[in-house]
Amino acid sequence: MNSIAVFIVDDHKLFREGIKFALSKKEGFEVIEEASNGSEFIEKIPFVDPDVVLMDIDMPIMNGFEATKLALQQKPHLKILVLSMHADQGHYLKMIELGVKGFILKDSGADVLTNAISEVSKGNNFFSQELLMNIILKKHDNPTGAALSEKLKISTREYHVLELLCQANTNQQIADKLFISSKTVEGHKTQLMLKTGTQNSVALVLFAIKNQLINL
Amino acid sequence: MNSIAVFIVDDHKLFREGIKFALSKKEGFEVIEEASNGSEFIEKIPFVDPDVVLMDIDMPIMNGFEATKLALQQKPHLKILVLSMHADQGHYLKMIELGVKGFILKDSGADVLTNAISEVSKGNNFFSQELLMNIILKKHDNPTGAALSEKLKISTREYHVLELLCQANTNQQIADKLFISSKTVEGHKTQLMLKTGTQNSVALVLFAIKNQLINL
DNA sequence: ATTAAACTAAGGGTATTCCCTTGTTCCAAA
DNA sequence: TTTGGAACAAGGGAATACCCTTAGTTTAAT
Repeated sequence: MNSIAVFIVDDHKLFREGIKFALSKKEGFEVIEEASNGSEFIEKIPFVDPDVVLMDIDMPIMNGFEATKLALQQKPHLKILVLSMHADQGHYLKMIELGVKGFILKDSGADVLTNAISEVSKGNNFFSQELLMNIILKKHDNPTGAALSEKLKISTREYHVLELLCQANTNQQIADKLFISSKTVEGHKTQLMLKTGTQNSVALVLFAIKNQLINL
Repeated sequence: MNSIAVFIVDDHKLFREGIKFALSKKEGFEVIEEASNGSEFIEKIPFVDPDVVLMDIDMPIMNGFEATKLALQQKPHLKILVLSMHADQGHYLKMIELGVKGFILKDSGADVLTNAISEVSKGNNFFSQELLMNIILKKHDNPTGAALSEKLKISTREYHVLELLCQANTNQQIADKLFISSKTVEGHKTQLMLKTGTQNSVALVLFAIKNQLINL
């Protein structure tokens, strides 16, 4: 069986050396090319055919996100494994949407690294569960979100109004469904807009969706 | 070493039997109690001390979400492993936030099941990577969405209007940003509402979000 | 029993949205 | 080349939403 051809993209030479060393200790991996930033990677990628690309995110000149986007336009089937740090959580979602095959933490051990490369080269995904959890939960423990969910006390009636609003009902339609005056509905909406700091129905609905106050 | 004590909560007797059978084939698992819905589970849980609870979501009388919430109020350290189907993706996030220790697909094999139970009993999480990915990408395979994107031809200008609307801009604000009259913005919105079959801005925004026409 | 908060409702003024109609421009099919 | 169909633009008028104030009732907590 052939070795897995790896292309390393990272701006830290020492890190690249470390990976090469780790891979050389195991059978079946071969680093066929390196680049120290996204731009260099884009220049080189047309001329090589790696099985897996190890891609750093935070790099000078061109970052991993841009490089990934450009590379996948040229070679949509490129298997890109992102090397991430806890710090760049903000980029994960975008990278997943671009179509990277996985990401692992930079402080992972050699076993995780080789395992991830193997899986990705086989066509599987390899996403650190820890990271996926962070992405999901982070959406909610964000300073605004957490603070809001405690401070933001929405009354039962307000919630029902909000719910119906999020089903695109007009004030009058909401009033009819709750058997109250449309003026009362307006009152509740005004309260909701005050509490959420929004100015109109659309903003209120968007707030409700983003903060998962209602179920779409 | 003691067996892992399992409490099964599922409304389908056959499914419970299947799990019991699968666990009996392996060493180290013992089903100590069962319940056929959330309410029954809540009644029984004060009197038993399972290592892991296998919890279905969709059940009569009281669903898995409510049951989990109530149970964790009483016993916050309860290790709950959710048995989920592809269908109930909407509940995953809420369940994670409640503090369940993992979830696996109901059509998983016996190996996955026992592995998950073992991990959870040890205090680890066990979340199906596939499911986490689905949550993140929200790729609930909406047949409407796919079909619509072909029929629904939204012009460049309309798209920009829609985009700004989905950022809660008023017609006038959109007009200012696109250097056109607010009347023109209204015109584009009217077209959009025609094309999407919606009646007002809120409905239009909801349509755009549900059909992923825009990025939130 | 008193207070505070939520729920209800109304009036009235202003702003915005919605709907219908009228144009112009541009592009592609006949 | 004309012609039909979109995309684009904008006007007037009606409907709706928004904002402010006031105020009675209900409910929960002190």
